[in-house]
Amino acid sequence: MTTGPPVAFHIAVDLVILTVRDGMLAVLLIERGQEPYRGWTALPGGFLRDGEDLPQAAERELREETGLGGLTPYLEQVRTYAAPGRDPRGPVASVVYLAIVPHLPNPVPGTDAAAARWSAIDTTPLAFDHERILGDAIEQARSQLENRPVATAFCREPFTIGDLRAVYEAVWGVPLDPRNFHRKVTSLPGFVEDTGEVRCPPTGRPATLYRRGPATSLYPPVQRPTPNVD
Amino acid sequence: MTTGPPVAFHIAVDLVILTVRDGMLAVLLIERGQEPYRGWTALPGGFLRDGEDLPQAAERELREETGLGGLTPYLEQVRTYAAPGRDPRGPVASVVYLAIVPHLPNPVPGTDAAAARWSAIDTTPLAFDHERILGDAIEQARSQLENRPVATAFCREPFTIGDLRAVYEAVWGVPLDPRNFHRKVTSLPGFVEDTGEVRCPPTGRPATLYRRGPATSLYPPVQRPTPNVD
DNA sequence: GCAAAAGTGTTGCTTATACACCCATGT
DNA sequence: ACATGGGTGTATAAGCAACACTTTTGC
Repeated sequence: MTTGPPVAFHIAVDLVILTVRDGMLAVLLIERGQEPYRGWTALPGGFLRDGEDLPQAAERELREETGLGGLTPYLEQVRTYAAPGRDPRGPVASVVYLAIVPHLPNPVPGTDAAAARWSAIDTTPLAFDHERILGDAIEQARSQLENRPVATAFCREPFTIGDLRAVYEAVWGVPLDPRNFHRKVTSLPGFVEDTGEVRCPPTGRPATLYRRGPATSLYPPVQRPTPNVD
Repeated sequence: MTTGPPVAFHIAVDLVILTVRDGMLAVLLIERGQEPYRGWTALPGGFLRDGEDLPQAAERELREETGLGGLTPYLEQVRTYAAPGRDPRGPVASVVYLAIVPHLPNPVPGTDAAAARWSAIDTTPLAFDHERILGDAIEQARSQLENRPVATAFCREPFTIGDLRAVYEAVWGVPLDPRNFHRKVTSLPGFVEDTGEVRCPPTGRPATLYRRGPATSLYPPVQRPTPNVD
């Protein structure tokens, strides 16, 4: 294979927007309305505009797709893809951002998000190299859950410890002991803050409500059970 | 601030090449021979060429700068920077790769690396936004040391447990207990493999020699001492 | 013998896991 | 009363830090 001189790229900012719905991890996908890959399912995204920085573009896209206002709990760059031929239109590099949002009402019709829908993490074929991108981003999310307080980004404030545990169970796909989980997260400095209020579930004892704490990393980490069993 | 339509970028692949020299973490820096920032110190790198993928370009740059042949122990993408105005030539996105190499003889004269030199991690002013890039990459390296077997990439094979410990101490900047460290890494499945041979240090008992093991992640992690003290 | 680095044993503390048990609500 | 989820106590096991101690070399 021969390689030539420098070449001009367009830069796409693509988003992996994760949430938890019905106790399952879900990702926001769109149906493409134009070529290439018209009619295919794909990750939401768009081109970086003149004068725009990457985080700005990611936030703009996120708002356009979700209608989410105000500040985003979690939005972080994951990785860049630029393999030759990954986009039939020509040289396009894709900078991928991972966003984590609470359970949203529904994709908003009448906006750019009209063709958007929440989808379970399965093996739906995706346009471009988006299947690989999605896989990489989910693995990143699973890993981040251990060391960073991103689980709270899945929850609307205020939330209960049970809500938070449901996030871990959905993203990791494993059941956790409610009692030990409770002790762990409440004793972890800066992870969650007691609001003093309570919420009454349909049945059972009222649960204390918490908000996100100031910590930016979790120490000690919330380890997922036996990741490498032989 | 106003933003315009999509714009064409050139894509630079920049490298943060780390090694340990004289018990200190060191990074390979070059002196720029051309504008912009002529005469400034900068990270090595170059433009992505037509038909080339990002990992290919990163490996090519690494070889050009270090003369390192064969396979690279560690070379991984860190992050992409594309802030407007970060390069006076125009829209340039920089995809940054982190490389970790063993102690190399010297920057090779007569190659692209003629202007290269190993430099301690200090506050030398760097061209473009390379100071920030370097800082991000080093933090990534420090963090990776805990969960991934990257420390072995700093060592020429075969190596002793003392060599490996010196890597951790240099990168983290903290002393570690030799006895506990020894037990920890030798009992960690897949991290290092006994070669059966020994090496005699200038003084002291001969040390068993090891090679890199097959593990791609370390479990349980090698935790650095108290990262967040209050 | 002595210095120096490698490697092992042991102890005491911290942390995790498993699970018994109690609490506070709706029906 | 009882089902349901929230939250605490506790015993056992696993892991880790500190450090005494032994091994094997060069001088």
